[in-house]
Amino acid sequence: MTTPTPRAPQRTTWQRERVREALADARGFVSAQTLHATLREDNTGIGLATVYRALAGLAATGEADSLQSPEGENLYRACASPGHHHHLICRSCGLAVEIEASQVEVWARRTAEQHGFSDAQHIVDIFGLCATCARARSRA
Amino acid sequence: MTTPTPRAPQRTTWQRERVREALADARGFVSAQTLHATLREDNTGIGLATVYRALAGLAATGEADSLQSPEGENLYRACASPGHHHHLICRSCGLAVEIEASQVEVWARRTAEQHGFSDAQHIVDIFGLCATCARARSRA
DNA sequence: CAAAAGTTGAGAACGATTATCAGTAGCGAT
DNA sequence: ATCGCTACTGATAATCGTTCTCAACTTTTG
Repeated sequence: MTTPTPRAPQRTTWQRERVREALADARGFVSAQTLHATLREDNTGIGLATVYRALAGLAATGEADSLQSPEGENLYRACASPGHHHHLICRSCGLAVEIEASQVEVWARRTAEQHGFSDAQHIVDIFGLCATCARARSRA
Repeated sequence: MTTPTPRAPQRTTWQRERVREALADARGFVSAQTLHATLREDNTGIGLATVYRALAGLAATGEADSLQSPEGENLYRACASPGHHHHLICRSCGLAVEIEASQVEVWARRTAEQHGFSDAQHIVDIFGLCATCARARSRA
């Protein structure tokens, strides 16, 4: 139960730009593995480790959001709104909707205080099936 | 991005009882690895795989709650209240407080519906420093 | 242009979890 | 009490995501 400290990149490389682009092109949250596969299809010789490093860097600078899927994978997404927000994620296709949750923010802060907890941060995400995937699945 | 289906145990074994006890003795959330190490200290020859299976079983029957630590480990805890609830966890010592959040339940369900998502489940946990750990840390 | 240092990529290493499979032990029936 | 059917166990191998290693390679600076 320790919290690691990430590092931000210092030089500009085409690899990192490609990762940034690919992440922006993705509809929702994607895993490093998936992103790597996508980049490979465009016959770039980009390495898996580099994708991991690039994503960690983007997350460190706040250019991307990251979260853990229920299966334990780390998922990333280029985020539109810079502020604090949460996500509604399709567990089938990864589509993500950014959601505001001011009432949840208040609730989280208040709950932590009431129990004597300080330095509180919360993990609030909703996983479900988006309309498109639900339709596709019922057809199967 | 697939969702596995767990199974519930059918027979009573001393191994599962030991896991249940050890889990109950733990103050807060613990990992399978930690629990296994603890059980080994009491010179039981219990296997790691069995601990994993027992914890999965307890979680399947609702006797234990599980969540992912920010580091990606699966943590378990013997829960007092049987119903659906969330936790306020100390990121230093693992102490967990069970919290009710009916308003969050409603919010999650409503938000999912509004965006056309079905079969929604939410992940809501608050991590912070408990009073004891905060005090200990400020002294350092 | 050349040296200095951050980056890259292939593959090894790692840690948590799951699968394999022969041997063991619940538990209902006898 | 014992028998048999199977679920369960445990040592180990296998998986899977992620990080590390390190030589080769750029980018930046002088």
